[in-house]
Amino acid sequence: MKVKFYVVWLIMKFNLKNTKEVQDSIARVFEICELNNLVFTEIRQKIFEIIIKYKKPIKAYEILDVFTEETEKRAHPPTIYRAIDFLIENGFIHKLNSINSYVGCFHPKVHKECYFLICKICNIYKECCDKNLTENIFKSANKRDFIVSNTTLEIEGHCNDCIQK
Amino acid sequence: MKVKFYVVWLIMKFNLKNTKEVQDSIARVFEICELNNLVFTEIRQKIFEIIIKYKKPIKAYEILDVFTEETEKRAHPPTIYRAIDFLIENGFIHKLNSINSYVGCFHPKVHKECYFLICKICNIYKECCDKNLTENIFKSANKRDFIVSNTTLEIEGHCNDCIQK
DNA sequence: TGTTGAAATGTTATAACATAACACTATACT
DNA sequence: AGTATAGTGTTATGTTATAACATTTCAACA
Repeated sequence: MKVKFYVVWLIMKFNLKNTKEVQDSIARVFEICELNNLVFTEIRQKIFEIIIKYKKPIKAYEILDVFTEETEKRAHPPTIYRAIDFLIENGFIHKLNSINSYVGCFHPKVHKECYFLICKICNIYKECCDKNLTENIFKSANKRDFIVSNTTLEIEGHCNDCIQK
Repeated sequence: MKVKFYVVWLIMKFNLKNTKEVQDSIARVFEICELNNLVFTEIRQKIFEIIIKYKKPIKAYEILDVFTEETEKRAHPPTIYRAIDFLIENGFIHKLNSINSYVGCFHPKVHKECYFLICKICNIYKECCDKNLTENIFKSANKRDFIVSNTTLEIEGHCNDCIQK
């Protein structure tokens, strides 16, 4: 049962967790795809699951590793990047440009913009919506005669848990 | 005079401009280095100039091309990246993570945080400070028990000039 | 004035991140 | 069944960035 051991190791290594929150997210994505006639293929599901179960921002080649091991198929980068494109396009995941990593979205299609708190110590991130702040950003840009199409707001620092320690 | 022609072509290609604003920026950086005992070597000067004269976000390997041509020395990536590190560390340039490009800072050391408007059509960027907005970001993060160390706010969209057209 | 130590630079190689291009397959719609 | 489209497999390569170690520069000091 070498394979099973390896999968257990991967789950530990990559800290995959199948919480209620995760299950809900997956269910919600299924629904949204249903409603919008989006094809949520096995590959896309698998990759979404890997991203959402991992509690930290995950890198494309880490996804590739997990995917290859868990499905026992040799996957290549384009497979991962194509799925990532699909997931970003439809708002199911986000890319954190400042660290070349991807994170699952816990409220897809609910919000237009969100921002991210990334802890430099534990690497855990938080996805946040602040309507007020979003409005502020838009106003500030509009004041400068600029029409916003999309924004990236990533905040690095230290989370409460890490400060306590 | 093949070399000269090539330099002219590069200047056109890379849209280098030596405006008063640019000269002032360079002078200011000299001053700041003087005051802070920073070694503003020839390489660092040259690379800062290339970035600041270029009116758009410039990529590391574009800097490398210009540098190699203008100085007629074979430069390698680490030369560029080391200078970039120095310049970012001291607030003379910024990196736009969303497009892997670098931009000169027109008011180094004056501000703590700034944000960027990037036009998707003409690629020109604007560096903006909005004290109110910055405070808002800090407040929003603090409300979530998060201590901010640095922020990235990049706004893509369309600038006024491009909308008019 | 020679020594030495730290910072800067040169050079080679390679790591890390991402996409182009083309062949093949599955599906869904006439 | 035919065919068009979206999705996937595969190879190769493009793009962005850094590791590691050798060499040079230059200021501080004995």
